Amino acid sequence: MAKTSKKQTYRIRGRIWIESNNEAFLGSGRVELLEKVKEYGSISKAAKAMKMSYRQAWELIDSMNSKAKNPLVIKQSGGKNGGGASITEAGEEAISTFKNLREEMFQFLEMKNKNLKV
Amino acid sequence: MAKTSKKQTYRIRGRIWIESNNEAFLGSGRVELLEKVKEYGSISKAAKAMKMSYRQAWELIDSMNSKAKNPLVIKQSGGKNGGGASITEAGEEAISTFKNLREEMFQFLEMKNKNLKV
DNA sequence: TAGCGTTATTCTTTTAAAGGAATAACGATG
DNA sequence: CATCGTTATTCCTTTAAAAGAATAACGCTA
Repeated sequence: MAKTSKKQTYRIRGRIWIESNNEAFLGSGRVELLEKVKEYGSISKAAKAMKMSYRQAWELIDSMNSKAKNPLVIKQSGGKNGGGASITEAGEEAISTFKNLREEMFQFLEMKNKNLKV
Repeated sequence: MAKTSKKQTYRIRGRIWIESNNEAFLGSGRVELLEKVKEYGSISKAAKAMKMSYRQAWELIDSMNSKAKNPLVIKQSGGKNGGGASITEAGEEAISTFKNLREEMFQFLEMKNKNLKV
């Protein structure tokens, strides 16, 4: 069999996140979770929508709340409909801050990809 | 005990890498490994210097070589001093391409960190 | 005060990644 | 042709992360 040449496609990729005291604070997954909590008003439903265990979702939110100056998510256990969760103003700001940042990174990567040598 | 307020330091962090056909090709660890191979002329010594198992180092180099247009590392098993490994011109270029890219990302992050809101 | 669906928490199991050990293969060299 | 230190490869163990199960706690509501 003859040696075949394969055309390879090279691409620069990147990931960005925000730390608080050198620990994970905000990343893509966490921000997506915040958006789902906003959409559903519930941690358990948000977790289900992301095919994530409730425990992990709870832990992520607990981590974010403890690291933010003000909580990003307000939770209520018990009460009407069993309770629920909602996003604070600080939570809204966290979402937009991170998404803007990520978008700028994508633009940076796109530019660098254009003149990537191998 | 009174409630104490903790001053938190927030920081944007990022990571960058190059893929070939959507698979890892070049990242910080791989490039550092290339540099060590260049320095020591040996995969096993490079691995030891990075406190990495020889197997992992070998696999990383095998992966890079198979994904690059031309091999980044030339290996010889057996022979003088048992053999060894060295960096090709393509390997040198891969190192500098990636390190330049990463440096530009750091500058990007530094700029974004300066006007980071929370 | 029983029922509901949520949040909150612990424990166990499962799965995946990393690490380590062992050994074969290699080729120049004396 | 035995020795050497490397590359090459397989197998097993260990470790860490993720997943899942189970249950308590909560507070409104009827």
